[in-house]
Amino acid sequence: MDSRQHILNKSEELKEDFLPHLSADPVIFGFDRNELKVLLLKMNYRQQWLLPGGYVGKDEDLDEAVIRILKERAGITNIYLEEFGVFGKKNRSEFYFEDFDHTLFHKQRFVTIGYYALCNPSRFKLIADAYSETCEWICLSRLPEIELAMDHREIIEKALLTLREKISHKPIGYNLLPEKFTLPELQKLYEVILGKELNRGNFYRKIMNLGILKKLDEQRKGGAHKAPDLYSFNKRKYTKALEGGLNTW
Amino acid sequence: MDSRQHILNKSEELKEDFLPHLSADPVIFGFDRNELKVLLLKMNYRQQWLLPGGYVGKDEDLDEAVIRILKERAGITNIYLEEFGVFGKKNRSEFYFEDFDHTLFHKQRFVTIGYYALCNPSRFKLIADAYSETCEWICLSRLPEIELAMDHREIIEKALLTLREKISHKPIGYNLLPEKFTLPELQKLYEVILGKELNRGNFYRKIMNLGILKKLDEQRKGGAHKAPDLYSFNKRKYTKALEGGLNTW
DNA sequence: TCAAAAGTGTTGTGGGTACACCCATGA
DNA sequence: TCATGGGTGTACCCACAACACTTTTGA
Repeated sequence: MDSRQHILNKSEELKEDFLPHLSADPVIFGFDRNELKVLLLKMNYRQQWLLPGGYVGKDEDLDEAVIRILKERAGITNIYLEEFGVFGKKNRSEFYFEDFDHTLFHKQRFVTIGYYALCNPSRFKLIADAYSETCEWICLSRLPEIELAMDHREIIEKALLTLREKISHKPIGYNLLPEKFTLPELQKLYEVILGKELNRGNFYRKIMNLGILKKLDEQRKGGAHKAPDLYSFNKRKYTKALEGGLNTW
Repeated sequence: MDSRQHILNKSEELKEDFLPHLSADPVIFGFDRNELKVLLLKMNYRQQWLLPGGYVGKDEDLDEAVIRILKERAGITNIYLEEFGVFGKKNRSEFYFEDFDHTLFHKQRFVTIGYYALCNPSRFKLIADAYSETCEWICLSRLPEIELAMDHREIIEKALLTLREKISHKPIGYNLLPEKFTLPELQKLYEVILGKELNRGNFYRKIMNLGILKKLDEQRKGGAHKAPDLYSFNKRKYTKALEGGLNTW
């Protein structure tokens, strides 16, 4: 079955079960090998990249919908999502399905709700859904060369801005890093999100003063040079720090 | 024509022109006589208070819709609105129109987009629409005693939180105060939004250092005691300060 | 003459930045 | 032995909080 036919078949089914005109688009950030990445799908139809978005069930809370969508379209589960913006221009998606007629569910006008989340890519084996040829972590640095559908580039940019705002006021890293990590890794994460370098000594002191790290009795062996110490987050204190203050990095 | 009949008559018309399942609710804050107020309507039907919300036209940007809604329902124009949250629980409005049948437009499930704005109440003569008995500025302090429809209390609370966040990082007052105002008035505004008292001397210095005020060659005559100096905002510098930094009040 | 408004001084604190030094250690 | 990582010291700056004092002036 070709991709066009698959979309057509789905259309009637979607009309049954989902609210018209309303969609949700999750922007999932991952951090791996010192790079910040976004989770994107490549649709069979049109061969463009897009966010793993979807529709809202007629009998489903909006927040539930995003969680379900992410599971169906990418195999990602158990992740904390936060709404960051609404995209409601009347023509934001009008050209995408232009070679279908207007009875197609997908072709309606959609107002979409943007959600963002952070996660550690290695936690998941990505599974693309039937619409998509592939589902991948794309480096932010590669985004400019990629063809993105509709206004999804704009959505990602706004999500990134929100992430920067957030990191300036609350600690980040719990969801983005593996269970055990080194201080240089954590610092790199902050640098990548903020887009600037930080002073090592000051970073060390600040993160230590937050008291959210637990030093482990192990080192990361194998690299050249001295083996760096491994840390993990102290969940309780981390959560407390989230409620509290604002920093300026 | 009674209020019930008016709603029934409107219903078919609404189905023609507006997107189903999607609404917008503006939370408009005003500041007057040292109190922070919210703009609310009292619906004829049910005699409960609610936000001056409305629906999104099939051929209208979401942002345009809120502006139109506010004009139609309260007579408020020329105001800067910002999205602050989405309310999408499946049962958030299910009981409100319970004595109508399910074909009523208003009775569908709605996901609503919250917008907030600041304005100076004296700028407008409020005009309630045909649904509403009255349209008024309600003091925040009076909210607890008032019966609010659906989840509108929750929406207002989230808007207020957003306003507090905002004032902590950017100057506020341009839209909330009259053209000319005194320093004590401005300070009171900050205190009311933040819910705590500020030191006068420090406030004076901080606001002066921001350089966003223009001292006028007049005083506010008439009160008891010394006549306070009048100020107005320096629009250019105010705008610049909005782009820039974060404070902590 | 009193109370509010305006303006200024002072002092301590805490955080952030910048830089510089120490030691440890794996290949 | 050298590059990296871990850890600490210090000096400067700035913003802010707290408090206090002065002067002006309208009713």
